[in-house]
Amino acid sequence: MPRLRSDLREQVLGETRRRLLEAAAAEFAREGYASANINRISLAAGLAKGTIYNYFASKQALMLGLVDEVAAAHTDFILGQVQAEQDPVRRLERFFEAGFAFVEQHPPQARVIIQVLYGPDGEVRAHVYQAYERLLTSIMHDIVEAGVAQGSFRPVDADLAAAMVMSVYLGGCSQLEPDGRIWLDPGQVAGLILDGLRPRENGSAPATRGR
Amino acid sequence: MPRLRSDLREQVLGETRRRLLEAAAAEFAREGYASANINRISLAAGLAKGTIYNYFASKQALMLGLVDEVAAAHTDFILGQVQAEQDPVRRLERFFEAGFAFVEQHPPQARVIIQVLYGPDGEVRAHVYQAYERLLTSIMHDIVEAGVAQGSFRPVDADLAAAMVMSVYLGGCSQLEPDGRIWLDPGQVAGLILDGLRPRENGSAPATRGR
Amino acid sequence: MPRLRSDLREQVLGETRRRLLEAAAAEFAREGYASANINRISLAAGLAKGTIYNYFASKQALMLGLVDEVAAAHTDFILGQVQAEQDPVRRLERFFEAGFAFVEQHPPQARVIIQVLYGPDGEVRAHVYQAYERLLTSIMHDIVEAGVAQGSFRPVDADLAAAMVMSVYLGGCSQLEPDGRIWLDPGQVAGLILDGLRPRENGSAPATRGR
Amino acid sequence: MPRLRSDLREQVLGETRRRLLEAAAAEFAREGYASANINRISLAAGLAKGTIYNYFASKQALMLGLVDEVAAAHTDFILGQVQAEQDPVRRLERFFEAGFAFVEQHPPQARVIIQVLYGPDGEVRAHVYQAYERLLTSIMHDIVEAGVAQGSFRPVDADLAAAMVMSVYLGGCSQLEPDGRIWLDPGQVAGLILDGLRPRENGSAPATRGR
DNA sequence: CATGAATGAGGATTCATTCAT
DNA sequence: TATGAATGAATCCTCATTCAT
Repeated sequence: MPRLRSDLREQVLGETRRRLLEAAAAEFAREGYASANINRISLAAGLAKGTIYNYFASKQALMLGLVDEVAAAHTDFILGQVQAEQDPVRRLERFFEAGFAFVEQHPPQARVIIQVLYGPDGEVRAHVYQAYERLLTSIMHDIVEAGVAQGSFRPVDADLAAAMVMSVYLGGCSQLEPDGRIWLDPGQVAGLILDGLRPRENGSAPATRGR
Repeated sequence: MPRLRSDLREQVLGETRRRLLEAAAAEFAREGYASANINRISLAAGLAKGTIYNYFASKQALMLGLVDEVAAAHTDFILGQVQAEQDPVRRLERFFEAGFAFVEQHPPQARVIIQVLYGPDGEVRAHVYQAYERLLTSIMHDIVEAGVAQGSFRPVDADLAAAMVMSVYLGGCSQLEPDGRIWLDPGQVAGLILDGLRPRENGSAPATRGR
Repeated sequence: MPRLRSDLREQVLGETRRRLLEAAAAEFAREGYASANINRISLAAGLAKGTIYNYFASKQALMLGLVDEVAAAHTDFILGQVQAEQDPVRRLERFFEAGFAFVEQHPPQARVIIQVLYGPDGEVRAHVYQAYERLLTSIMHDIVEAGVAQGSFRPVDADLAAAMVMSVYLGGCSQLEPDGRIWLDPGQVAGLILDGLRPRENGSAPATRGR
Repeated sequence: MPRLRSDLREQVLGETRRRLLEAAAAEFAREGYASANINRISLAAGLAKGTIYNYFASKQALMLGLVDEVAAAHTDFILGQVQAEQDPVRRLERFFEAGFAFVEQHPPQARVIIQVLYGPDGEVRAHVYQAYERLLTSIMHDIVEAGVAQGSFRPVDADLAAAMVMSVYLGGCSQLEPDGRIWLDPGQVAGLILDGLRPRENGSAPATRGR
């Protein structure tokens, strides 16, 4: 029979878990999964080394927990802004704006996701794919297909276009400077995706715009 | 006192070094740098554990040597084909064609480069940047700036456009299936980069083409 | 301030203690002392990890408590049946019958005793010797010496004979199948102890008898 | 290409392996398998802690290797002496003489075997059974059945009798004092097995004899 | 140059025990 | 008394690197 009121108790536990995930993100980002040190993570979270195993069954489980947490927050943040717009073109612009903003606000978390995506561990990578499925699906439906349907976009292959959008986004994210800034302008990136490299035949559409 | 005529000797040594780099590529690709095992590499190359240290001073030196070798071959292969074309648009298409072809012919080597690029080790990553500088510079000058100069491309920011091209290329490479195939069509990818998502106002420019 | 009437209180406490010892027997039997896990024991007893320390000061104290409990029950059970007989020969037979029966009714407890007896921990083993002293003494006096005194047995060394009887008994117990059965027939075992391998010169004494 | 002559090389390797097994026997005997410390074993063998893994893949593999080695030497030693006799009665006596002698000459090895036999690890125990199958079979055939065939023994169940002989032997071995002595007289033990507790009806057969 | 035995630092994980609630 | 989060010592095992042959 717990002596703490159960909501207070859960709050304390959740806080500890949150600190562990925060410390894990920093460590994984700095060292990569294989070189990350469980002991350093615990200490950085202000806990003894064994405590982490009260919350996560193993180093890999910790990584998966972190991936799930980040993917959910990341997806919520981006989709919240994307779906606030109606126009697919504006949605694409908001995707890059929100996406880059999230990365600039959570550099270690972003680095971890990118490392895993391009890293050697297929099991963890599959987990990331699954965790981001909601985001990818939304890009495909709410941006690409919606844009094609209303004539804002050419009748492109939705899979291909979504993959390219994600590639460009991830490429931009991976340009994260050590100070946590991204040097790409989301408006410019969106502009290139929208208009490509070739000039309008009537020359009217600007490809880049200032921030 | 060498017992072999020195050119033959060098040939034998070079062959051993080549076998080591081949085995290292496979191991690094499968396990990632941190989890790669020097002993397994030696054995896969048909040599004993210690021999590797006659060719490379350390695990990291082996990785750097591999990166240099791959980057040189990669750059040579792509630029050889790109520069065989004159038209910037056609060059961009050849860039994706040659780039994906190289990856399909050398999957482990490609995986290693990508892992390092998105991995946590800044020192090795800087080495990769340097090793690929020639390729990036050529994309910027021989494709983007050339295209802008002759009016095939809009007056885009060359840095930004080159970064996007590389991002899309790397994104495509990272879709390397376990069987070593890439499911993206280089022509389609190039088409999207060239024409973007928005329709031509006169509707004349095709966005995708078959292989 | 006890909230329960003290006899009821003791009953509850005793019940908890009993459940802990039961769970401990199962865990020690399955894993051995060193690999036994206090947490698993608590959980199997339906309690939280810390509770066990309200009843036993340490893992070793738990083991010693278990040994004491088992030895007392074991001794009581065997001696109760042995001493119900008067004839030393019949007493020896009852010893094996009762002994094997106890083991078949309490397999984990038996396994724990045997593991400790043949295990590396001298301190715990000494405790077992002491806890079974009453049984060994009784075998020596009530069976061997009694048998010698009345001429049923040859004038053997009582220490030696008692040790042999115990060895054969423990050897039989250690043949405990995973399903908790013993495949030795107590009558046969007793027969061999009584008559040895060599034939009676007049051939009259049967060495084995059915159950 | 090894520079040592291969027989010398093998001799050195074998010596190291032998030292490791010797140290492992001492550690396992003193601490039991679960509490044995791989590091202490290496140090006791005069080697660094990692070296043990050049010879044995794991702690369990080390234990199994030790069991195999001991079982082979143990069996060879006992059977060499048993089979030097022709008379089954004398063979039984030699069995106990040689068996106890082996244990007194190799106390740690004997303790390890006994601990495993009565310990909780079924996998290792099965290995011991297998490693001693040759000895048990020989007891059954060369002693019990041979004795029954020529009339020296009563027509007992050979399985049962062999199991009893082994039980008594193991029981005796487990009486190994800390100083490595066994306090049971092999002649007395053999005598009891041969003649049992009951007197000869003609009183002629002595049950015990001095050493 | 090739070999592979030896080294020992490093790291994930386990778990008995404590103690605040 | 019951709880279970926190602790940190202990341990098996890995592996890059060295070096005598």
